[in-house]
Parts: sequence; structure tokens; C-alpha cells
Amino acid sequence: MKNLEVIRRGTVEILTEDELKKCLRKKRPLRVKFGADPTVPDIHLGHTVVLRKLKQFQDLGHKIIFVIGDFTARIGDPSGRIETRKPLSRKEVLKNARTYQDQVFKILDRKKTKVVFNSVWLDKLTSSDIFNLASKYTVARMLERDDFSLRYKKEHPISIHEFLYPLIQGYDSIVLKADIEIGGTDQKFNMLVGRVLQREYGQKPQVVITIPLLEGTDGIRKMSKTYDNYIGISEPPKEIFGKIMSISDKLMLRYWELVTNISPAELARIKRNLKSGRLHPKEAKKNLAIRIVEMYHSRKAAKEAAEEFEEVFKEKKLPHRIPKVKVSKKKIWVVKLLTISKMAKSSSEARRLIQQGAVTLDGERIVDPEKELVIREGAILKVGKRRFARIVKK
RNA sequence: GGGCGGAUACCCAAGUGGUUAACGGGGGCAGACUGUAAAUCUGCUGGCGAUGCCUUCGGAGGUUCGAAUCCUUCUCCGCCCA
Repeated sequence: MKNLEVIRRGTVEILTEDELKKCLRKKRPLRVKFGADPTVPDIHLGHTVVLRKLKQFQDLGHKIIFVIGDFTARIGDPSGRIETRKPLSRKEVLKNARTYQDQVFKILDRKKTKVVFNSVWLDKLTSSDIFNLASKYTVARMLERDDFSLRYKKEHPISIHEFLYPLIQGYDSIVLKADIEIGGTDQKFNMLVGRVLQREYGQKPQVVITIPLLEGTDGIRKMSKTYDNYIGISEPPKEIFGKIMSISDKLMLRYWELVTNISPAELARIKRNLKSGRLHPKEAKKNLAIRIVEMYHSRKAAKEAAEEFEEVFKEKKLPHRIPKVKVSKKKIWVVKLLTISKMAKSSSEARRLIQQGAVTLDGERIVDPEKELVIREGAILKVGKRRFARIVKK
């Protein structure tokens, strides 16, 4: 079955594949559930892995139910975390939810997506509903979840409400009568709880599909805003391009596989060429960066970003746009200049940067932290490899 | 309700009266080397127009010439027994 092949590609697990096959035989569009807690406002490349899988389902004629976990975000999902997550206010959640939707439809087909907020039904649950739901699962089974057992063993706190989270997520599946639920591997446990609960409530259990988690730019931890290792799809082309170029060669292949839509054959070709030396890793990475910028901006933007990158880092030219710093006096103390231009957080940091040889003015290295600079209109201040400022007289 | 243990910088973690702005590791930043890759090496990683001063080891008080370290008290957290 060809559809099955498409679905299987890039997934980690399908539970169970037999059930999926049966589902696909049905003569109706399947209800594919995906839930996201709007805890951060930006969608990054990590999110796109699963979103692109959802898009494939849409292309096959199925219906995506995009659950915005406005209720659950207020509880705080503990998945994959070592600590309790702090709950968000209603206002924050709604704001995030809005920007979320704008970005999600850069990938998903709006017409084939149903967006729902889980507070609609969860706010209506009564205490007895919740007790009833809680009675369907046991503590021992809850503790099977890796992060819970880990925290338990390490004598770290686990709040009771955190146990409720998987149940609530499962309840969403019941309300939505999900045929399939897709999520990252970190969601496996929660999605499986959904199966158990659906069965308890007399429904056919959803098929669970897990998608690999994309590593962040550090190549180690999963991409996440909290680790500051993410590449947001709404970031400027230049930023996306630069961040892609800074990832490791090993990680690059992972990105090729998970965030672009190249075929397995093409991927194999890239790997082959890299191995034989026919393709320089830097070139491959540049192609990757171009491709990704194209996806979320435009071909033109991608081309420009690539050109600028070459100019700045290879030919040591200046970036096209440089933030300006206004200076009113004729002379200014270097440390002061660094702090007012926000290139250093404090004057102590500014001094450190100067002493480390990170600061240049018009290409001339400044090593004396006491130096008084004579200001020239349009002079270029550079800190480190990539921070620039143009000095302008007031 | 009873018992035990704990709170140190971004994170982990040492330090139990005085070379302590506080060992070490992670992370981060900078420099060298490069392909803004990896690996490696080096330095830095509280603030202040600074060879000095100010603030910091959960909060508040106290003892002392001197406290992250001792005492009192408060707050918070974990585990065990019931």
C-alpha cells in the first residue's frame, strides 16, 4: 500500500501498524489529532517535523484536528521535564495561541484543519467527571512513565496534578473521537494513555504515531526555546541561514532528513557525495540553509541570505543591515560605547571583551579598556565574529 | 502527627569562622585553528569610569575584629514512619 509507505516514512513508531492499515481501509477521512500547548509563541523547526507529517495526512485526504491546549497549558505538562512546569496565565496562553495559528498554516492546509481549544470541553468537567477519569488509571502505571520514575527515584517532587495531565490529554482524544494521534516521541506515554481511556469509554483506541524529536542547534538536546537552541520559522532569513550554518555536520544530515522534503533517494545521494568528497560539507549545509529559508520565506530571500553570508564570513565584508548607535560627543570611552550600543550587558563585560581582543573599530583592534575613541561618522564597531554596529553622530 | 535531610552564582556541585567574588564540572562568551562544522588549545564568566570600592551563598535578626560557615527565628523543599 503506497499510502502506508508515505505515512511510515520519518516516524519512530506506529502503534499499531495493523490498526493503521485497517483505519486506512475505511472509506472516510480519518480524524488525525495533534495537540500543542501554546506555552511559547514561536513555532520552530522542531515543531515542523510533526507538522509536515500532518500535512502528508492532509494530502492523503484526511482531516487534521489541531488541539490548542489552552487548558492544559494552564496545568503545565511535565513531559520530558525534570521539573514541574510553571503554569501560564490565561492571557499569555491566548496570545501564544494566536501567533501559533498564524505560523502553523505556513505548513498546514487551513481548509483541511480544524482548530479546537481544549478548554471548551475541559472547563466543563465537574469534579465527579475528573474523579471518574482518574479512576481509570493506576499510580503504578503512571509511574511507568520515564520522567516520573526518574524524578521519583531522585527524590524530586511530582505534583498530583501532573498525573492528571496524561488523563486529560487522553480525554481530549475521547471527545474528539480521534482515529490517530501524532506527536513527538516524548508524547508516547500520554498518547498511549489516550488509547486505554478511549477503550474504557467504549471507543476504538486511536493509532499512535510517534515522530522523532529534532535536536537543537547544539546537537544534543531537543530543540526548545528554553534551551535557546531553536530556529524559529518566523525568524528573519539571515538568522535562519546563519543558525543552520552553525550546526554540526552530523546534525546537518538529521535536518536534511527531518525538516526538508527531499526524497530518501536524494538524501542517500547527499550522503554518498559527502562521503566520497564530491560534496563539501559546507556546500551541503549551505544548500540546506537555502532550502529551509525558501520554505518559510522565499527563493529570493534565501538567495540574498546566502550571498550575504558568503560576503560577511568569507570575504569579511559587512552585513547589509547594521544597527546604528548614536553618539553625541566627539570622543567616547570604549566601555561606554559598548554598553550604550547594547553590545555588552555591563561595563565589566565590556572590559572583558576588550581585554580578550574581541573589539575592533574600523578593523582596528582595541585592547585598552581605558581608551577614549575619537568618533568618525559611519565608523564600524565590531564585537566578536558577528556583532556589528555603525556609529552615527547625533 | 513523628523522624531525618536539604536550600550556594545560568545549571550541577565543593566549601562548615579569616590568602573566599567563593574549588570543580556543564553551559555560555571571547581568542587561536577552521568551513560561523566538529575536535583541540587558551582565557573569561557579580557590579561600579575600577590597581580600589560595593553587593552576593533561601529571608530576617544576632554572636565576632572578621560569617556562606556559629546561634535564634521564619519561609520553602525532599524522603521515611504513621
